Amino acid sequence: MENTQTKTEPRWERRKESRPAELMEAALDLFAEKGYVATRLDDVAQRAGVSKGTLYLYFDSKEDLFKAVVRQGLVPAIVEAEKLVERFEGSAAELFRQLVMGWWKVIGDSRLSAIPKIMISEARNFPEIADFYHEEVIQHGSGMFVRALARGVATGEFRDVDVRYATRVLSSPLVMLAVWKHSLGCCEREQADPQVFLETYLDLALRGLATREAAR
Amino acid sequence: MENTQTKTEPRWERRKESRPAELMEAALDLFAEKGYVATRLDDVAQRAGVSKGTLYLYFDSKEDLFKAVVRQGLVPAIVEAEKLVERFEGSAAELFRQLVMGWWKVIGDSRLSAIPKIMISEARNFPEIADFYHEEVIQHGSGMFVRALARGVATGEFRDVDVRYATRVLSSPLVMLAVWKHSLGCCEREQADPQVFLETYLDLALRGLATREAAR
Amino acid sequence: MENTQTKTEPRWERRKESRPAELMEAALDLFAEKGYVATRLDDVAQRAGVSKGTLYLYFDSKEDLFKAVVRQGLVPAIVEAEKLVERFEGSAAELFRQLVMGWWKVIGDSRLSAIPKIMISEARNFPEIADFYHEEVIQHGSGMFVRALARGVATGEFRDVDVRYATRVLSSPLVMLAVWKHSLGCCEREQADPQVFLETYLDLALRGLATREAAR
Amino acid sequence: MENTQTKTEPRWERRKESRPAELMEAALDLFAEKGYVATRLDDVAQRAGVSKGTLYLYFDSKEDLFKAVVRQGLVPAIVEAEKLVERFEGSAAELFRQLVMGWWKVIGDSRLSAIPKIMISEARNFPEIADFYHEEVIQHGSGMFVRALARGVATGEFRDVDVRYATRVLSSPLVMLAVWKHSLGCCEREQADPQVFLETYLDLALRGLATREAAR
DNA sequence: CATGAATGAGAGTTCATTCAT
DNA sequence: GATGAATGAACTCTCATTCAT
Repeated sequence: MENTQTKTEPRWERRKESRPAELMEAALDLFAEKGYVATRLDDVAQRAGVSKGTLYLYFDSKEDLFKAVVRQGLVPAIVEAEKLVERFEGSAAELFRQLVMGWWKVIGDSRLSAIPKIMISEARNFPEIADFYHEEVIQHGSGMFVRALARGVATGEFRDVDVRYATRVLSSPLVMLAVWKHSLGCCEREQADPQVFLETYLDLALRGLATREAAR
Repeated sequence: MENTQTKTEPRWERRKESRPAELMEAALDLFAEKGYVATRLDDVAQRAGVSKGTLYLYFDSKEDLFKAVVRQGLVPAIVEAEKLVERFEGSAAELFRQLVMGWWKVIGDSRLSAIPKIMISEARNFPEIADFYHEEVIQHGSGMFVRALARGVATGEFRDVDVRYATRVLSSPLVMLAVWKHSLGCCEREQADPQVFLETYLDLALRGLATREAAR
Repeated sequence: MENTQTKTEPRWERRKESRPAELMEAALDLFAEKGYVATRLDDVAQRAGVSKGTLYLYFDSKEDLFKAVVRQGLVPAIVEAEKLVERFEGSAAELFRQLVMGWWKVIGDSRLSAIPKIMISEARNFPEIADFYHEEVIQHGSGMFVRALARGVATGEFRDVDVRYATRVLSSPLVMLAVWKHSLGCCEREQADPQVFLETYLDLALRGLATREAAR
Repeated sequence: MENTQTKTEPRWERRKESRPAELMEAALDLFAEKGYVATRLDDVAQRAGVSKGTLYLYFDSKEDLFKAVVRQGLVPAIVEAEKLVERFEGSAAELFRQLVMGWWKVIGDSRLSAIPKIMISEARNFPEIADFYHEEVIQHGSGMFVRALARGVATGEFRDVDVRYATRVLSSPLVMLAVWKHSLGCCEREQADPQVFLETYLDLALRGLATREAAR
């Protein structure tokens, strides 16, 4: 009703009518906190400020909602990231650092960080979504990592490691940093400081990767 | 149909001693695969080869079963590990390697590897168990890590890193290796080889930690 | 089968207002007949013409339903009765007779008569409700009896009996008349005529209470 | 095993082997307290000091146990009472008083008082037992009452009341006294004194019955 | 005889989904 | 479009009953 003449507004701006996005946000929070099965659609609807029936106007089923949350959560961020990597001109170490810090800013430090936790918890129950996630998120994400490492190896900055396995190893602390926040991190007395974690990580990773000559 | 002529097919057996362990194993598998809420006690019982009612002879409730699985899963392994660390005499790097490989053999490569995945998925729903897990498993586990790193720093093998944060960073790939196996790892075309993963990890970690002098 | 050509047979109706009362009536009947534990919520729902789930829209649990049935059953009648007693002006014998006959009309002869039977059967299992019933129903009910008798003693119509114990004795036949109807009375060949019972009761009670002078 | 040579012991004396009686006593207590459905055979067996399986050596089913409890509870007492009434020689008032006080001593003041409460609660669920109870207990019991009243009417001690209805009315306080003890009586602050109750009852009943001449 | 581990039907409760309003 | 009352399948948990020991 309101804003009927402003259909030219950018899509990413949340208008009053954009129920789906609000529902997906609510669902993201609850899926992350309780897991898929324990999340009640009643609660999702309530958190989004609508009735349960309304939810079904936008999503066919609970599973459909879940898929939408995962699907639309990280893919845009990944796409953006890939563009940046593509264009980057600088040392491999600098690219690595940028990737890590960019990831933290856009995903790790936002509510999107819940998605990896959700996927890890629910992958076995939703193989189809897991496949999708694997192809659209993990492969693209680790692809960037792989290319960054390969560039370093090519330039002689990094040792000649197996970049696929190095990617698996080196992406783990990042994923864990995000996942932890939404699970066991809650019950820690002294919460870790992400900045210190990331600096420690970069220090260890870059030293671990560096050729002797490259070591400062 | 089969064995119709033999009366040696009792409807059930009396196995008071072994039942709890059998039930806990079945539950461990299912909790890891489906998560706590999506696991049906019917299925746990069936997998253990008993009826649903039998489960309640040994566990008060589903939650009680869950607690037992977590509680009795890793604690014994942790205790053993701490003894070994205590007695170890050798270089910090060697201790580190032993810790990692020992962890892999006893936990990572066994069904116990499911427990970290379960805890990460369910921590928010079971704060009490999360607390227990944090104190009995995580603190002890990272404690060993911390001491191994501190020893290396003290001897000059390792750089003077913040051992607490280094532990967080360096334990992540190990946890991820275990967790991955029970979630998204299932849908990967080419499964990672754990041995290669661990070697890559050790290589990166030890180089990342090493002082310049210690670098070979 | 029937009405196949009319679309006017909705699977359910929307009757938020009247549901609770309908459910409580159904529950009253079944609790009285079978007792609390043996009453299945399926049956309550079916008797009220709704599904089992609907019941939970209005009552939190079986116990909650039970409490509601007892709570809202007699209290309004008691309140009404107390007003009448308050205003009554006439002989004590007449008040007594009015109380008895009023009780019969409003409670004894209606479905509310089931509540005393339910309470007698379930008091031990629901101490909380028993306390409530005792305070809200029994104390008020016997309070009226006590005042009626005390008035008679004061005016010299009745002998100087211990009004508390006389109340216990004299209320028993009334309670039994109600209780009987819902239990053993069902299997009697010749059911007692309540009117004759009540006349006999009033005759015996009033003669038992009367002073010699008051005796006609 | 022990006492094998003393098979001439009177049957009513509880020997170590007389499991059934012990089980029935335990069941009587629990049925009275919780009702039939809420009583678990586990608890009955435990209270009798045997295992659950043992119970099934003596009773075919829960219902069978229930029947046995009711059947063998009051019938012997009734039979005894009828003999006494038969032989009694004295005034009707005195017979009435003896009946009431005898009933109190043998039934009202013993654990047998639980049976009326049980029957009132469960009559509708066990019509067969209710029939039995009606014929064997109620008819015989009220028969004695009727005869006592009729004798008083015949001798002119009592007014010419309808003895059947008078029996219904006058037996109610006695039944209620027993039933109350096992239900709502539990939550009364000031428990009634049975002796005072019975004296009040006898006073009211005998005055209510008395002819003017007979009144002292 | 006695035991108690094992069974499985059945009850209370939850919640994704539907649909009259 | 939006609502929320109503549904019913599915799950946890109980307990009378059975039967190997």
